Amino acid sequence: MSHSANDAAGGASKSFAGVHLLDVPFAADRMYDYYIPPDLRDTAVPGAFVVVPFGGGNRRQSAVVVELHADVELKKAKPILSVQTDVCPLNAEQLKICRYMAEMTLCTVGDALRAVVPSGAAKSVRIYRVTGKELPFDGGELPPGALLTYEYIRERGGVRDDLLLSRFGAQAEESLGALITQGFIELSRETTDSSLRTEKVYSTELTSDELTQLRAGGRVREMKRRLTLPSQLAVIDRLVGGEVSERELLETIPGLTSSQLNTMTANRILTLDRREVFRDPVAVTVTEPEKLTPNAEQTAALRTLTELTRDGKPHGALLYGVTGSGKTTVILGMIDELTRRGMGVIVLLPEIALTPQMLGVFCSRYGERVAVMHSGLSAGERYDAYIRVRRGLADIVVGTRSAVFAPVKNLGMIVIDEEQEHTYKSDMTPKYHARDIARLRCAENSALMLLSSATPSVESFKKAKEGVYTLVRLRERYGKARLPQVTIADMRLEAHGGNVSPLGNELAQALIETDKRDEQSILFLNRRGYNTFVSCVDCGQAVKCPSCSVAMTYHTKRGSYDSGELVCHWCGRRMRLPEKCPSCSSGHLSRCGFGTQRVEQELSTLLPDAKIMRMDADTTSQKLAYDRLIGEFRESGDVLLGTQMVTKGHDFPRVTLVGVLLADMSLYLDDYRANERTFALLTQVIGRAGRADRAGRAIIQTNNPDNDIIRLACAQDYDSFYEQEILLRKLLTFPPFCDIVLLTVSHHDERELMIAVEHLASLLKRSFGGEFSDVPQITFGPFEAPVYKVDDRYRMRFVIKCRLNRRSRELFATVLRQFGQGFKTPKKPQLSIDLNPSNL
DNA sequence: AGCACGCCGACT
DNA sequence: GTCGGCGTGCTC
Repeated sequence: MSHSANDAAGGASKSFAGVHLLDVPFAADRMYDYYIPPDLRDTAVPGAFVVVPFGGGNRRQSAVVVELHADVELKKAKPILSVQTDVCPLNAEQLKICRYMAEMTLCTVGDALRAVVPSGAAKSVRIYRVTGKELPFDGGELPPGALLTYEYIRERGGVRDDLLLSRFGAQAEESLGALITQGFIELSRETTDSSLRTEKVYSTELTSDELTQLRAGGRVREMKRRLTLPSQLAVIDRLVGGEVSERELLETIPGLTSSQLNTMTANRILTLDRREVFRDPVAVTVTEPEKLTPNAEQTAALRTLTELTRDGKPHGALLYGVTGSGKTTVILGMIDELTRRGMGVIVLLPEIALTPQMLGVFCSRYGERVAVMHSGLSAGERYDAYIRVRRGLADIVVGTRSAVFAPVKNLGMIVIDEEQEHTYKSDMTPKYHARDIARLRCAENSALMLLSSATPSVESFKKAKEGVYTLVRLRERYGKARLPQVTIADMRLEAHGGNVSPLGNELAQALIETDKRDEQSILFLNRRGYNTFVSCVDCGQAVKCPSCSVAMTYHTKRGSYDSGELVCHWCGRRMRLPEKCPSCSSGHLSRCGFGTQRVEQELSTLLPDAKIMRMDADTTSQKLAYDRLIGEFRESGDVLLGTQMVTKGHDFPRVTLVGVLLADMSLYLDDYRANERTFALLTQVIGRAGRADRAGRAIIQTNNPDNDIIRLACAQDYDSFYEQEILLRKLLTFPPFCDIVLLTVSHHDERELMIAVEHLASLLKRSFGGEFSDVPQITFGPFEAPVYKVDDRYRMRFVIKCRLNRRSRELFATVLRQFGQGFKTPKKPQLSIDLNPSNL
């Protein structure tokens, strides 16, 4: 066995490939070694997509080559069948990201791959092929119609499942089933490249001299007749300067029809080609980019950050500055600097901040060099953006979480704006955190990871304080922008005064006055209100779990609203609804939570002539609706009532009042990050009021006016908040002092679920007590998920506090594999493991 | 996930 | 004696 270019080149002959299959369950996702036939040695390189025989039946499976080996212990290596040369192979970095992600998030390499490359680039499809076994003339024991289906497949060699279904309808199912079981047809999964959209482009070899001849009524080349139509002459005039698309020709030249172009092409005056066309989702008018005029502080920040990009080593930095201190100016300055040096940049924004205005900032400044990537794109648009980046046509990527995978050439920096946002953690498989991917990529490329926030996550700020990240502070607010005057309204007084409206007197009064002055108001309501907690009307405290310091959740029992109990979603502790407040012994405990409709109704009574607009998750499902709402509010709205999304991104010059309906709500989330979230949310929403010259006002309604978090947020004092919070985290052992692992088992049958939970519990016990007894951990559970039944599936969970490292991940990987093997019933329970979940 | 292998009961 | 149920375990 010695042959091919490899040998000739003198290097060791690598005739085996380690591959990962694209469609295997977690338990079977290992590296498998295959023999590379000599004729595939040039193409079966790491990153290439191949088709391999797998399993006893040698099913054709798609796989990606991850390594080459000179020798393999097993002599039984099967050969690679083919290399999918039409699929764009992964580059070394993408491959590394896939393997890293598979290890770090406990997913298969195939799952990781589907996150890293857009589905258009490598899509898995089912393909039916003939096996070679001869079909008897009489058709054998096959259902009617199966012969037709067979012939259809045989003629084409292989047919995709969707095609067969559309061609033969439901009947295909039966036919295929019989054909497969009798061995005439086989099913395989393969990856295909989505066809690129192309457009017609015309060019001409005629010179301007020849054009002059034509204009004069002459003939050139092998033309049979003269060109008489002015539009045809105009076409040649355009094409002398280079190729132009058909669409553009038809649009710009009056009187031109496609048949004219056809004739000219037939006469060999024009040549027709196809060129890939890139669909650009955001049609942004490129205007003159605003000139950056950084102030002294921003200039210093730019200098510090630029230093970090000059030593050829990876760095992390935290750009920390209050709202309005010009973080964007610094970010743009860094992009200018790095792109000038020929480097590429990725800017990640939370979904909510990815508005046309924000995109406009980038597109108007950098034009064609920007690629936008977010979940709202169609598969085609996503793929186009990907290809533009991959080919180096775009070197600035702006997008949400998944944009962190953009294959930017010569990567110099990844920016994560609003770094603390939980949307950077994916909650679907693969459950990765964009920050982790960014860290890996920056390490690989010696690039700068720039986190930016007015209210950094506790984890990141800790790292910055410890010197892991370079801390860059912006303290000044630019212009005359000042903090609004903040009032904390004590809702307990309202309650005692008999006011049951979610709008307190002070806020109601302010709303009326603001409306009179023809200024605008924003009301913020945290939608997480449906998590019913129990709080004391007198002291404002919510009932918390004694061992977790997290609000306990009120669970109703079998439909009866009153006979419920309190449950801690962290340690599983249950208790009866106390009769007296645990902290002040008052007897006035009440369950909290009111809906948005209720508030809207109250508002319309309060301000009958005002234009009240509601904005929540439903309204933003379509991007356009969101923009329309924003635009409409800016133009003619009076009150904007909404969730998170009203807190970000937009400057409304006429907004002078911001109201927070119940600041406590997010404070008593059953999540250890409740404080952090509340602080960030309040800080942001307060920053919305009066950013222009006008004096702003913010009214924070709460049952808990003495609460530290609320007070610190009103004072915009992050540093004090951090000092307080980090102590609490340490005391109670929460991140960043440990990692959290969430295991969720689900089943549509409640009884089966309990069996599965038992099984998982014993697996965990066996692992922690035996093979993995060296892994320190505390396991809580099993207990019901906060929303026990979702989509007709019941869910139970375990929460484990531990330290994530290679060893502990190995433990969870083992548990995941073994759990899957423990069940062979068709309706298996599902186990999902989320390492450091973004929320509970 | 598929798929073969293999060990038991029901049938010719 | 043989067919076929599905429990068990492997897949380069």
